[in-house]
Amino acid sequence: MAVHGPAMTDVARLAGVSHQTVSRVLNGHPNVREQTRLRVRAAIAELGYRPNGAARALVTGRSQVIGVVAQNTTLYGPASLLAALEQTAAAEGFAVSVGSVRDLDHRSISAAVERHLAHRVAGIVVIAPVESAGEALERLPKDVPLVTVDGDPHRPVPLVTVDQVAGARAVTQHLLDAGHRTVWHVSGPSDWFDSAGRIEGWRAALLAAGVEPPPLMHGDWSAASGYRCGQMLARMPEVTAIFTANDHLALGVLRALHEFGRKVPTEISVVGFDDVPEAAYFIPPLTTVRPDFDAVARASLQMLLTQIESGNGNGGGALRQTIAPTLVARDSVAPPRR
Amino acid sequence: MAVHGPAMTDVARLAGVSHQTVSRVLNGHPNVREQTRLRVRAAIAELGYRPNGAARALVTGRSQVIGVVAQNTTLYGPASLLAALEQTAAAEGFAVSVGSVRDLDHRSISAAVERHLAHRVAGIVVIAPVESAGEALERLPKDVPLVTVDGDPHRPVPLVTVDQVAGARAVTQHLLDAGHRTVWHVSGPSDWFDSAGRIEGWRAALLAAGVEPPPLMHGDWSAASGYRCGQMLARMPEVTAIFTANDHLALGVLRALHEFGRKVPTEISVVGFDDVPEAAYFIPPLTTVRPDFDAVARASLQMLLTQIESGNGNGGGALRQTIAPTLVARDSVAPPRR
DNA sequence: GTGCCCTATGTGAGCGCTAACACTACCCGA
DNA sequence: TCGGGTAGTGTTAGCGCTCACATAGGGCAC
Repeated sequence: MAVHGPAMTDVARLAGVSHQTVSRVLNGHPNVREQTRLRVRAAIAELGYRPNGAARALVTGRSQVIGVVAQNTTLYGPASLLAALEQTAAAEGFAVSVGSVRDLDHRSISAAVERHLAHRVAGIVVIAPVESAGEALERLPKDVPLVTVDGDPHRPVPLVTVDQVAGARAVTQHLLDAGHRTVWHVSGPSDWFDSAGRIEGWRAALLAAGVEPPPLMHGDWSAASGYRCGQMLARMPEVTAIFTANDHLALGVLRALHEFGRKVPTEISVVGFDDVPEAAYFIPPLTTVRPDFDAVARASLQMLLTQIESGNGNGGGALRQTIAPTLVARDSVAPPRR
Repeated sequence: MAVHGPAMTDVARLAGVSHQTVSRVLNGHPNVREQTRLRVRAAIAELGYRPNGAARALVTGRSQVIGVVAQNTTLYGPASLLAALEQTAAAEGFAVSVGSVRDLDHRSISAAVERHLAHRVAGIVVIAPVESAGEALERLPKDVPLVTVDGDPHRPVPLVTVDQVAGARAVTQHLLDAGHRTVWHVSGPSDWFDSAGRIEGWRAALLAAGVEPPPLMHGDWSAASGYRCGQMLARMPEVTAIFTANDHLALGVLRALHEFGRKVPTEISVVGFDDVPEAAYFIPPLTTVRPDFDAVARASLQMLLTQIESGNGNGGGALRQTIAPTLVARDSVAPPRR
């Protein structure tokens, strides 16, 4: 790189000190005279010296890189999380290496993790929203700093997760409070924990209100599947409130309802989950639930850094943190018509 | 990592060869007896050995990592590109390290590039859609393998870009072909090349048809800004066709038109750009232009690998590749009412 | 048989850095 | 005066790998 930029010894020579002193300056070691420190800094600036991360990683055994394993970073949720993670990591001086996988089965996950391990990453964040991921994670060496996001709450692996249940319960309750007798739910793929949590919260809110949950409709996060479910719901006159597991499903539902001439929110109320930036511009503006991706990123990274600094790895850890999402009320909810 | 996994010498000892032979097997060097190769492979498997990327990077001067600099990986375009890049790179045995920046001014870009350089990345992809990025890139050392995506066509830096002009021209022509006298345009932020290209294509198509382009409306990619522009356009009876610079702007425009009771497509036709997955479920389904992100990723990576292998860096290069997008016709376009 | 090349393998050095320890002043209290 | 701390700095030894070269054993032409 840069042909072969200056090394620490070059800086040392220019500053008239030993390379070790340069190292000390670079690493903020206390016992360096102020004058020496300045001389070294000047030499660094003059030569345009950049420390060689590879050499450092070699000797310390870990690089200033955090590996992230995710499935589909094109989806809004994972993309936001990844971006937040990257920002947070950068603030701590860490780079982020992405290892996306096509499937979240344990082979793919293991392979991605191994790739990161080969680069001697300092720690790994796995965005592991599905059942099949869990197995791979438990098998991982216990001395690797590891955090899972939106993973299995029942696995003994450090976990940060959005409180899907609370979010779903809140939004369902919001519909009940508006006067609806019951709320229908279009869920995400059944193997995602996000889906499971949202189903659980929805069901809990209904049961708490003494309402038997209506049949569940299964979607796959896409607007297309929301549209298909919406076509069925639109034909059922008794449906007055629909909670979809994400905003894109809601978009599909809205369109189906529109096609069938069912007015939202006067005839039917619809709510989503995620608060994608466009949700405020759906027709009508969508009431939804906003997960705090920054908070998730901060919590994950902090949990990871703790492990890295302690040097204990994930310790089969019981670490767990839950981030509460917030309800964003817009115009897609109204009381049912009498 | 993994406490300190086995090193090459451990493998060598177990296989009864020298570490160098292990290295040869790992790097696919030809002059190794088949039998030896198998023995080494067996030892690698038995020990669960993983080559240490840091050590390799130290001695070769570059790691098997490609650095990507991008601004907002939450937006659909950059996120898709990043994902595609990661997939493509993984297939070539490269990891991808993301360095997102808050602003695309030359300070931020330089800083992000420097961070990547410190890790001795093999090459850098800069998703540099704005004017201010160009300067930083030209100043970069010429021996760093570098590719820019959607950058400045007039800078002497290797570039892969979606053919914004062709896409915009096609979609504008599509509206003219449907019988519209003219086409209004809601653009993206004025400092993005993507915006500039789309404006240019729109204008070119109109001029070719002998039509004086109507005043330009400036948006910022968001549905919110599309909505604001849409509110103005909705009040203008002479408007029958609108081309928005991306699908989210289109969403905002659609909602504004809806609020003003202007029917799409019967009264006004609307087209977007990007083909986000939900575009097919807008009301009505949106006619748009689909850039081929996979093709862009493949082209960029290939261009980068060529530089890496030649060892010549970007050579101030005149390399240039343009990827044609495709028009996706849906229901948001109809002939104007007589 | 001699010389040569070609294949398969080993040896040694060193990439740029940090960790551990060694060393030199110098200041302090006894 | 001397022992013993405590800054501030230098010295040395690798981290795990690849590169360049050295070496050993055939095969083949003459």
